[in-house]
Amino acid sequence: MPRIREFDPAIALDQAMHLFWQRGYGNTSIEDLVVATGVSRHGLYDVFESKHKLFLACLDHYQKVVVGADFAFGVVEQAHASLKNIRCYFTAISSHPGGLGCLMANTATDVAPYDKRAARKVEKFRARMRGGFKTALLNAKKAGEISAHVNADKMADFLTGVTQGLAVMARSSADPKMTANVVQTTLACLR
Amino acid sequence: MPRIREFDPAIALDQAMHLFWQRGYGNTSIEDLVVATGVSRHGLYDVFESKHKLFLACLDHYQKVVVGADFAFGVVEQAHASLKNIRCYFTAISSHPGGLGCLMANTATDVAPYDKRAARKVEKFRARMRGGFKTALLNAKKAGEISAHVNADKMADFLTGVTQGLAVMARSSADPKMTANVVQTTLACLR
DNA sequence: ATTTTAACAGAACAATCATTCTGTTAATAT
DNA sequence: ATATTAACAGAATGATTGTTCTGTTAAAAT
Repeated sequence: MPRIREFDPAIALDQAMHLFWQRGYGNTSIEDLVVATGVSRHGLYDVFESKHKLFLACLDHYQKVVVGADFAFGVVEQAHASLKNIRCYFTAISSHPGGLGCLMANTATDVAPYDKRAARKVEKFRARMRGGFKTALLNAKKAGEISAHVNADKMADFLTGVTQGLAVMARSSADPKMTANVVQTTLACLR
Repeated sequence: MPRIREFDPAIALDQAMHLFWQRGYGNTSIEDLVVATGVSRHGLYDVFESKHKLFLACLDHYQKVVVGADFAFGVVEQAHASLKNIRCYFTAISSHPGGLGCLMANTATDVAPYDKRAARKVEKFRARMRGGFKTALLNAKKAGEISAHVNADKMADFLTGVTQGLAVMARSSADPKMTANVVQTTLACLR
């Protein structure tokens, strides 16, 4: 009986995510979201309840489609990933000059301090990265690609930290040469 | 003849800086600044012209009194600084659990993308760090504290990048053990 | 064809934002 | 003592915020 919905919530979520990624939570208004998604204010509230809940949903969506993508961190999370995959990942993230950085890193600095739920998602995101790196590092050790003396846990933490630094640099348009030097030096640590 | 000013602009600037550091530019209102500084709206506008100009002044002030402090990056910028100073710096910034992160790194992610003047200050800040690290690294090489094969430029870029990652971690309350691992692995790169 | 249901467009809402304006107060030069 | 100057406190302003409300429209079940 009811009138059928004219927009696809999944598409709207994806569009909202890109807007939050670009402008940040605080700098994105409902009006901006209405324009970007083509969905009425009421439609957004009907489906996502509030700006805040929509944002949290976007953080999850981001991790699913951006972080997990094969051209991003997904390459490190592939089964049997090893040193090659780690190198591939860092090469990929360092070749986006003038990019948007990482939505999770942006969230870490400007919403996590005031929002426990966002903070928890940031923390889980970091744990995910550490886990992915660790598995790949253990595989690399087994394959003899890196020294047996490398501590996979510590190195995974390190690589995760460097990634967040690179995200800050990408978002604030750091010199690509500097980014390249960070990546190169980081990868040299893995020998 | 005029009535004398009842507040010290230098003190108000310092208080405003701490507020921006804590809450970020967008989450800090004029009303918040009035309360924190004890200065009337009119007084703030009289001296600092606008919220935006006050913020830019705070970025400069931050670099002067926080970054340049002897217990912070100032230790790396001391004359004849070498490996010991670099280690001292990283040890210091990793021992502030639940901190505010770095105002310049926060600015890099949430205001630099929309504000050319802030972006330029972020870029100059990074150049400053790279310069400080480079000089200390060259001194360390001269003293034989690190290998002669270390490329001071690349290593300085790397250390600057890691510092920004640590800032993100500090602001979003990362596990102190993770922070310690990042620092430890970074310093191990200097052998 | 009629009723029912909910999504629609957009006006309305109260709160808050950065900024400006108004009238008052105090310190000095005369 | 009085006139002058500018800083004072806080109200006023217009714009924008997130959210809710109102009436209209369209799809499907009867």
